[in-house]
Amino acid sequence: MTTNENATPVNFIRHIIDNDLKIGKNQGQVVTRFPPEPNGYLHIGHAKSICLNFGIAAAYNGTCNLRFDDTNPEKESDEYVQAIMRDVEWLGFQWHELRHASDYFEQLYDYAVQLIKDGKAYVDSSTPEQMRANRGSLTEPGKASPDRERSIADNLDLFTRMRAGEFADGQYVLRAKIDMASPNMNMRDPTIYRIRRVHHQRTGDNWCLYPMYDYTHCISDALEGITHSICTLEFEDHRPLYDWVLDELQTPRHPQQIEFARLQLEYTIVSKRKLNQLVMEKHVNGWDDPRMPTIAGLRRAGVTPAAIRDFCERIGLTKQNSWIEMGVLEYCIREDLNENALRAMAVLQPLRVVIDNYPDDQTELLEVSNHPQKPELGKRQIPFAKTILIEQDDFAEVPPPKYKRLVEGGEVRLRGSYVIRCNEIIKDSAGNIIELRCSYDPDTLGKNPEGRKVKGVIHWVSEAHAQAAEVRLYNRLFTVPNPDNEENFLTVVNPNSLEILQGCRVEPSLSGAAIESRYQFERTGYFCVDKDSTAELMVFNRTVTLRDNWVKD
RNA sequence: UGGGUCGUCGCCAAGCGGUAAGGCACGGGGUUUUGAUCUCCGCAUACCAAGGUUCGAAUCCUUGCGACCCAGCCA
Repeated sequence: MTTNENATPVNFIRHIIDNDLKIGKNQGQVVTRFPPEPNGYLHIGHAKSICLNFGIAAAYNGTCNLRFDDTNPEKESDEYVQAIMRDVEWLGFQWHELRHASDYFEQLYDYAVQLIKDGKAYVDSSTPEQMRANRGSLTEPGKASPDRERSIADNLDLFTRMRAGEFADGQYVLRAKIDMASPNMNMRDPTIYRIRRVHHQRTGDNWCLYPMYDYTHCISDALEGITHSICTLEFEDHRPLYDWVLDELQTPRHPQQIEFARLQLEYTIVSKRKLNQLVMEKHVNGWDDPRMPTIAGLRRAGVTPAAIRDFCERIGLTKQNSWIEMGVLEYCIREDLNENALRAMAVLQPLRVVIDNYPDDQTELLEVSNHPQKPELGKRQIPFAKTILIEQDDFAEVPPPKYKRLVEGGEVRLRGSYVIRCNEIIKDSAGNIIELRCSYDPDTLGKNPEGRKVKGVIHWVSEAHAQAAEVRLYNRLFTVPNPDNEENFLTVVNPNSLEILQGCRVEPSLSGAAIESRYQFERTGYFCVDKDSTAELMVFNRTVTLRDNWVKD
């Protein structure tokens, strides 16, 4: 059944929520949250979660919080907090409330005390090695720590002193007392507090013990009144713990954790460690390098928020591990840009063309449309003169089969301008083609020549009027679909992932275009003005090529 | 060999007992002053496999097979 009521497609989470609403669960409320850890930049995989959580909230008239899971100060920083907020907003979402798990440290501590008083948690002096040894294995039950039966009074005393800073880092931990024989490893008395004298980006040095994720996340959700706590598949095994904590604590709310399969995109990696390595070892130029799968990288490449949102919708939402082909993302980018990017002409690898029968000092301003299908986007004027530049690829001394561009003795249409004929090829002493001598047909401006058909159309710029530019062509960062499968992912970094073209010339209307503005360079692709641009030298990043159905033999 | 989860077209993905949606990719036709866009057509007798229940099964049952996740004082 299809309905047009909701813009977002059906999926299993919406089925769950629809049913919850039907049976009156959560008083009809839908409250979600996007809970990143501020220990790195957001990437395309996060975008899926962001679109999901904010999208669900919007679709059900609910709300979505942005909550930083900042329980491990060793890896987290305010720089990441700022970057994450910037990226979420750029993607087009507004959070209902901005929260931090650290906002709840005091309550979390109180809840821990309650757990101890209920005999559901104990202070353990086991070392990490002992704990590992006593945890058992996937097929063998674990063994109880000698501290497991410590008295409640002693646990309370020790925990209080842990907070007071009486013990060294790692000397004690607080553990939930659940079941050392559970087939679910997460239930074998998981650590819920550890002593760590690390400065926290928000709470400073107020704390020397920090709560663990499993303990913190569920309580944070409950405190915020989250109704549907959506996370990725690897947390499925943690759900019993999530529920255990909230059940034992009798929290006023008990959110439902729902897991979905995280995004896996061919030819990309999203491991924070590996992404960081690419940046640190200079395989890319920073976190916002257009080859990076980060939101910042996609943005700098010229990808639009709308394209990313569309992508996240198209790929679906299930519990199946799957790999999305790059083509899907590229399709979404092209679809949005085709609709919204203004057209322009840019010659990436120039070849001079002199039009012998065109007046020496004449310049004509030709009016061309900014978008072939959308006249409302207006027109602009482009100077045409005796000497122009065309793409080297658009001329062939020995044309391949079905070639429909310029050849010696042949004609071609200059986009938005006249039809020209190539009369002579000029070469340098090394035999390189350096110039074409052509003639134009004055009677072909805005109309087809009579008695003959010109099948090719090529783009051009006036040499004297063109704006100088550097164009950066980006290709996929890896040479294999799944770099994570490699023993060393660095061995499959694409050595040709970036091609820098110097000496490009773009039409003068592009001079001074704003950073991040996007254009379709006709016949070559979509490009975005890079922040490295200067008044003299503009810099463009290629977002994606145009589709090319021309099958060269 | 413990527990959790998942198997529908090359890649995603609907489907929830009534006889296989849709998208991407791919192939072909048309339009076009972008080899773009747009448009039309084609693209799973078949749903991991094998049994079974049923008038009827991708959907229910059984047994296999395959894949992914879990033994951090990470999230």
